[in-house]
Amino acid sequence: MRRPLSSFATSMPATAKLPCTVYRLRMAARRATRLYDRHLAPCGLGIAQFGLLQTLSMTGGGTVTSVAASLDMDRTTMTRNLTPLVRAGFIELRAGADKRSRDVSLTPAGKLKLKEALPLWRAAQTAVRASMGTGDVEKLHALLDAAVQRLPES
Amino acid sequence: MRRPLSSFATSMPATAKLPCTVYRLRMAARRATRLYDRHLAPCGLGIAQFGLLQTLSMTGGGTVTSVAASLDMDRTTMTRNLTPLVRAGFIELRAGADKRSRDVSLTPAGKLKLKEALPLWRAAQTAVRASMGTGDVEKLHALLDAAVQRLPES
DNA sequence: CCCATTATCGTGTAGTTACACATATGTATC
DNA sequence: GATACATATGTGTAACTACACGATAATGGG
Repeated sequence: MRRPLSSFATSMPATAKLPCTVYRLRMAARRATRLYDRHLAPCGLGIAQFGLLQTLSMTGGGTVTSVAASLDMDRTTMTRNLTPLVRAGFIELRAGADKRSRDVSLTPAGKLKLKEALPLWRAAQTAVRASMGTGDVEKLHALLDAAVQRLPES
Repeated sequence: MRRPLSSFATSMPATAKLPCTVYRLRMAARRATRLYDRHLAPCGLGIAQFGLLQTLSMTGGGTVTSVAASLDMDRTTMTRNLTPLVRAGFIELRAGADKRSRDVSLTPAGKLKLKEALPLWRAAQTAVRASMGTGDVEKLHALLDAAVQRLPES
């Protein structure tokens, strides 16, 4: 870059001024999402889709509401996120014992796609550790876990 | 909550198992966004909109690309985020000296709305500090700043 | 058993995010 | 000055996010 896009971008980053937590969380999430998405691009999944498949693989699935709760996500967001994965044949929705609920589970195609995506995800993980250092990554994880556990829902 | 939504949600949180940075960043960003959004609801702004108005207020504005860069956001995302704020009359787009570019700036109505939103935003800030503790909040900020600075763009 | 309450879910609406592509303007080379 | 390259922007598409609302099924008190 020969010429900076704007003077303050190099001389006075806005991040240094604002004490806003959500501002930083959202910016870092955008940056990390792009990084992981680009690593995952060859398998056709986004990081949100990969994370959902991985969650289902580890937990064995559950109802729409319970899976949403485990990801601290609105129930209706989960419904929308399931759509493209169901359409692609990676996730199956079956009526639960309770007729109100629907059980979410991985299909064989979904397990296969997850296996295909895992090396790409690991490469992204490695890139994160290489750029930030293992110690800082672990400190960051601990603080983010604390944030999710302690921040009130409203 | 009389009965947990799922057994693992209380006995074995998924967050404890996965070493995935983006998973935690996105989950914490969702949680914090809901918190700030609900605090800001009375003024009709979302936290992303508030953050954009605040950025423009501090920097005085700039071109679409330069503002997007300062928020580490895709340029086309900035275009989309401007739309509802321009429609509401809080932000103005004028042709720049360079006929290709468009200058983004706050309108008087935008400055007024920002002044109205500030106390609501401060209340959210206070809630974050009260639940996490000032020390952890500052450590988290430092690590998030480091992440944005050090994580490669791809 | 019936009715009120609670729980589970989907859809309408709207904003946030980014990639692929196209368009228009500015710059530099010949 | 014309042509090639670089820069600034918008739009189509698609996914992610969540609130308000409404439908359907289970539960509990009378």
